[in-house]
Amino acid sequence: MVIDENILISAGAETKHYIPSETIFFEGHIPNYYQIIKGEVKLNNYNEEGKEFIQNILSDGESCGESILFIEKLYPVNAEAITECSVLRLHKSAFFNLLNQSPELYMEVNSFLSERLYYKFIMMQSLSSQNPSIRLRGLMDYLKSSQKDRTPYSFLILLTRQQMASLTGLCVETAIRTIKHMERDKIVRIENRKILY
DNA sequence: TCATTAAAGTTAT
DNA sequence: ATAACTTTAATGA
Repeated sequence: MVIDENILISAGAETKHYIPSETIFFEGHIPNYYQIIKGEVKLNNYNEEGKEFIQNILSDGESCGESILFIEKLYPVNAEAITECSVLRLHKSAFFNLLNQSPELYMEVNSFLSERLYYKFIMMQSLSSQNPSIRLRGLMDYLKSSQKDRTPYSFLILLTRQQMASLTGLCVETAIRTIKHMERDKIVRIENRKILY
């Protein structure tokens, strides 16, 4: 968890509920601090043709939309609920009041920002490759890096193929074909549609 | 080779 | 039942 929920609430945060596919904030809007109590949220963009690119998927205890609070810019992404969600929202000014009172909280937020930045660096490397297998492996390597067990097939990918495609800028069909190919190459194992890496 | 389109099978709600 | 996801195949850039 980035910041203790009770601290956020006493600082004036409101709890908001969202249903799947409901938007939490839009690209171009003024940022606030959001922290997910429960549920999954994706940060995304839609290109000119309407194809979705998912920037990130966040869940319980993680913050969304904090990335640009420290500069005077508008959101470069949308935040959309994937599952049913409870989210705490704290206005930017209240958020900074809170941080000014506590160096510990400042560090928590910095640490979370670093983690997000790390994800971006890792993903950027693999996404710069034309090869879909390298892109998907970059994603899976990052996901698995949060787990201790490094043995093959020990990590269950909890993303749909659709989501994996949207996170790597591929079309679903290519993602599916590539994952099938990775199965033949013993890079992943597939058990009743679940991907083990 | 990958994206796109279409069509059909499968799973979840 | 209906929508969302998965899969295969054909076609074109």
